[in-house]
Amino acid sequence: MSDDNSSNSITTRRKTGRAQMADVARIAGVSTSTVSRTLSNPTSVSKTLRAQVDAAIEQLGYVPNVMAGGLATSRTRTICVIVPSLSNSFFSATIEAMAARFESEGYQIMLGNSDYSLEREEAIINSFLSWSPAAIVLTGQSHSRSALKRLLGAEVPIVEMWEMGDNPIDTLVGFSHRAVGRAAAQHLLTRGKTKIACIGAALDRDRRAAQRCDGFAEVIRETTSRAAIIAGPKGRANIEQGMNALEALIVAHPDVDGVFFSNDALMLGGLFHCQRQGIRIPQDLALIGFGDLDFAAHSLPSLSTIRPPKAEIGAATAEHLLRRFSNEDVPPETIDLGFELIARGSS
Amino acid sequence: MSDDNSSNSITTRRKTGRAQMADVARIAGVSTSTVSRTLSNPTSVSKTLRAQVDAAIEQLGYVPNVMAGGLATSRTRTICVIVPSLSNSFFSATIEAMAARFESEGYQIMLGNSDYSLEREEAIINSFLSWSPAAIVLTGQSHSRSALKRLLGAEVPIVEMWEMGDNPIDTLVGFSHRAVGRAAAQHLLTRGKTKIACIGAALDRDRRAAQRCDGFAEVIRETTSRAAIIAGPKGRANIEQGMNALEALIVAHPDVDGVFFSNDALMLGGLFHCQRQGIRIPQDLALIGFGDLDFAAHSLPSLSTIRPPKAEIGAATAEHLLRRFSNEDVPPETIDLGFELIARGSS
DNA sequence: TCATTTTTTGCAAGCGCTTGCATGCGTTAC
DNA sequence: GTAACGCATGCAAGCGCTTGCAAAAAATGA
Repeated sequence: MSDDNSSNSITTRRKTGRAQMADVARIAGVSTSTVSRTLSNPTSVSKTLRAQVDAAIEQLGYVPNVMAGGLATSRTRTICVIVPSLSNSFFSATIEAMAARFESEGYQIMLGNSDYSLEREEAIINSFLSWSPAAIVLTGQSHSRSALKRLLGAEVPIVEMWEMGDNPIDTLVGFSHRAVGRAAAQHLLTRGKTKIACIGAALDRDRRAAQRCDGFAEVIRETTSRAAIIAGPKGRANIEQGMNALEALIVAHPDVDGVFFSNDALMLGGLFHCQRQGIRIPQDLALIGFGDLDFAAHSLPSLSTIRPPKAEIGAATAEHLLRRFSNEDVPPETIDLGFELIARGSS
Repeated sequence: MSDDNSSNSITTRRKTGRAQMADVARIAGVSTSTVSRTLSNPTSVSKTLRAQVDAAIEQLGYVPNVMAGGLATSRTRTICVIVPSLSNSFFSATIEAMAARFESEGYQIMLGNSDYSLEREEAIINSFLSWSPAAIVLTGQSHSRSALKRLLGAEVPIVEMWEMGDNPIDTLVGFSHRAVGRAAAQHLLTRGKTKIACIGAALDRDRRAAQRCDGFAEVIRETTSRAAIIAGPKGRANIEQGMNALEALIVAHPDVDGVFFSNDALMLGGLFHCQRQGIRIPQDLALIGFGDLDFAAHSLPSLSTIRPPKAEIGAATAEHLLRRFSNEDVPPETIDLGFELIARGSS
């Protein structure tokens, strides 16, 4: 009855009360290596033993200790994701889609919030690396020098998402924000609007919003050979900013007849401002935004916007990484998911 | 020159290219135990050595391997958080506040998304436990039987947030949704509205929304001794649902003169419906919601609502846990953060 | 000055898994 | 019948850190 299985006796160091692999092994009457193999590569174990092991696992409610496994293999089923903001529904939709796909495959998401700062991003990357993640997912293509160095040194798949530019670190999943801005400008021009402007927010911090405004300005330059009117208030892209920015814009340029907002929240602020001032949409002023947030389809008038592939980015990222995990020689990819201009009542 | 320090020679098992504690120790001319102590409890190491160690760490850019540390101690600086939805801005605000506080103290957040399902929650809890988290943060007070058992078995601080009821597992941070519903009903009554109704969504899945509606119904019962009109469409609490639900409500009860929406998004849908139908707010119909989402303050008319302590919940949770981590005998707490009724133009 | 107490430090044994290598056994080929 | 080969299994050596214990060093007291 008494065996000398030390892992079974109470030692001072034994910390977790949970069942461990050795317990499973004992009950199944096999060695821990067999249990380990049953878990990681079932076909390498004979049917008989596999059944015994599965039964023992079931009986004990055994859950492997991630730390021990991670230490032994230097890799875990953790995906580290860094976004610039969580309260921005763009990224939460992406994360939600990504998490849904990953969780069903047994991967966990570890989340970091860079708050639109490259230094914060670097710090987060550093601490993430010590988790031996299966992959690292970043938002955007700009990173600090030393973050880049660390990233390149770590032999981990890396996905940059929500952008579409040159020289990705590894894999890139997103769309061109410049093209979004161009499309918005062209749309307003097609609608016969000629004095059009662009309103963005925090353009110094939100590189992608800035790219959208750049694209917009490009078209203006090409078609009118004049500089575009770009308003870029400092604060966050929210409704209040949109109201104030539009008000200021109209004061400065009373003849403006079309506005591209770099974000739907700003546009909603613009809509509220127009409602208050009795500005008719789209006759007096056409509006188009970016994001296709929930309200855009239902407001009065409904709001034209450009829909980014929020969830699709998450899904494609997960899909790519899963393929990569299961097959060594999947190469890095650059996936342009495009966007969709949705013309509605406001333009 | 040649030493037999095996951790320095290339072994077949050596997996990570990163500097490890032994490297730091060698450069600082101390043992790994000293390095470990400098990291976890600096005052227990003499000033001289501490300086040497710090210099070596700096020089190598050493970042400890979380797996190894976690395996040795059975605890990590990971906070596992489970929310029912990420795209719901309530929870993202909470998480953002929590993450901000935790990250500055070197804790990471691991995120799970239960999608309002107790089974999903249970599965996530199971896999989280194998990470030896420093704490587990759950949304709400209802959990599956076996999840509860696991939770109680794990000797880990647990916070349930966003609710305020009896028998918390450990610590509870939130507010009473029933009281929210009561406040909303009373507010509408005070405004002279007598035929008031409540619109919620997915009440079968979203227990907290159901509690708000219950509170509302309670007041109706107490004051009119009639049953309350509660509309509870199946789908998610979004704008479209709000539009449709209000439309249906008015068809069924043409004399309704006040509505409490269990969520501001629903209310915005209601507002859009009224705008389309020319229903005057608040004269014909008073509106009040829950959430104080961004648009409520700025729409036309501005929307009355009840502001939940979104960010405060995250901050208080982090604060409580940090106190607990640094001091063994901090007892579980029940923190009621209350809410604020914000009367605006719509009521 | 020497004995005693109090700090600092290092040694080495884990933490719970994975995996290269060796072993044992059933097959197939000769 | 024996040799050669596969395949399934077990053994045991790590993975990189923490920490109890003991030794060494420093501080204190007599």
